[in-house]
Amino acid sequence: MSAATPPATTVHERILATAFDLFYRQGYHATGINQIIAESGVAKASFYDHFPSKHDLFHEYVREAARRDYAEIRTAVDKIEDPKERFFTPLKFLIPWFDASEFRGCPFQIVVAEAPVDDHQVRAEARRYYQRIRELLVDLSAEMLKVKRGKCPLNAEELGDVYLTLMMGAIALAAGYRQPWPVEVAVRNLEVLLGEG
Amino acid sequence: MSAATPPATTVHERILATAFDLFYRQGYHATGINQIIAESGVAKASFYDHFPSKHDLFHEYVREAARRDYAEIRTAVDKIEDPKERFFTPLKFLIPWFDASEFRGCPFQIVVAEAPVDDHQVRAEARRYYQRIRELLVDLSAEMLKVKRGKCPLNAEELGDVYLTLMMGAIALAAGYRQPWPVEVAVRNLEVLLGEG
DNA sequence: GTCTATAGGGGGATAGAC
DNA sequence: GTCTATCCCCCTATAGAC
Repeated sequence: MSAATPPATTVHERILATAFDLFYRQGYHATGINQIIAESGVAKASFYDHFPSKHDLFHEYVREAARRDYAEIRTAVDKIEDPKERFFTPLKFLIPWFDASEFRGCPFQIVVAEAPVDDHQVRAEARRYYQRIRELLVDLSAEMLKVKRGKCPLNAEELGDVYLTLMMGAIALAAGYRQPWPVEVAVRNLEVLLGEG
Repeated sequence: MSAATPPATTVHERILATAFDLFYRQGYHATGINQIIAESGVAKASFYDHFPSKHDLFHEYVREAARRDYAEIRTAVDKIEDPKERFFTPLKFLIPWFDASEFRGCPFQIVVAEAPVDDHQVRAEARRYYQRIRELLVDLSAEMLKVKRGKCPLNAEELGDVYLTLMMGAIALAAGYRQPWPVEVAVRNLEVLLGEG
């Protein structure tokens, strides 16, 4: 009977959801464990029952952020069929995201900026994150190059790398300027590379 | 006589130099005022004699970082005469910088990542920083387009914007991967845009 | 599971003696 | 200018009562 009426969200999930929001918006150091506890509506003892320390929660946040971010982009791409539209979806995706997050920027740029140099676990997770995005962009590039073959001097890997670099630059600049125009710059660059200039 | 033998560095300068190093390497929150005081070799009272608060010191760091960073790139560019070499100097400049800083990344990406959303002063300084770099890159782009006129579908402003986006993306990725290859990706992209692909 | 209390440490900042 | 002592607050984390 103990699990007869499971709550909509478990304690673990509620804490993680709150941490997800606060760590992203305020950063690791500026977010206290007390705030997480208060906003997730759990007791302090319950928190330490589920997470050995703040740092462990942070690592779980990092993994969750990587998973969720990738899934959102992937889902947005999978909804589209036209190769050209698919190709530009990850960049177009950034605009509403900026609006919703007040131009906070890429979670992993923030994590890398805050993480001490010796936190190899977090840095490894950041690399994995970038690597997954890169693979997606390389796949989309391969699709795109099939359609307009011969018109681009780059192969799929090279175009994917360029795409990743432009995308991360656009996010960093948009966060700095609090303006979305760097995304248009990236789009324009890719269009020129694809012979649509 | 009081200024007959001025010390090599004033108290103010020593504090700022230490803060410059620590705020960049460790970030704002992870750097305590006690560490700055200890490493700069001044007394706590002297510190608060020169800076009203940690936050004021941080703002001075931000201004100094913007000034110094720009000056270094500018100096490197001014040493070169050949337009093509000049054009790529800001990117080439990144490689030794990564080696010297253990891939710490762009100071203003770090500042923006850590600054609370309501610190308008810091955000404004970040925008000014990016803007100055952008102007330099637009100038270099104009020079470059004069040399190889007609071969690039972008004008100087557009090429400068692309350059800035690629540069910031390369820095963000290099910091994440702790590898310099994103710089080569940016170089390759620019070469293709300039018709050298 | 909840709540409160508190330990133990570090942070920023101030005051006083020299 | 230096040094040390100290205040006050918030942090992470633990313990105990319910």
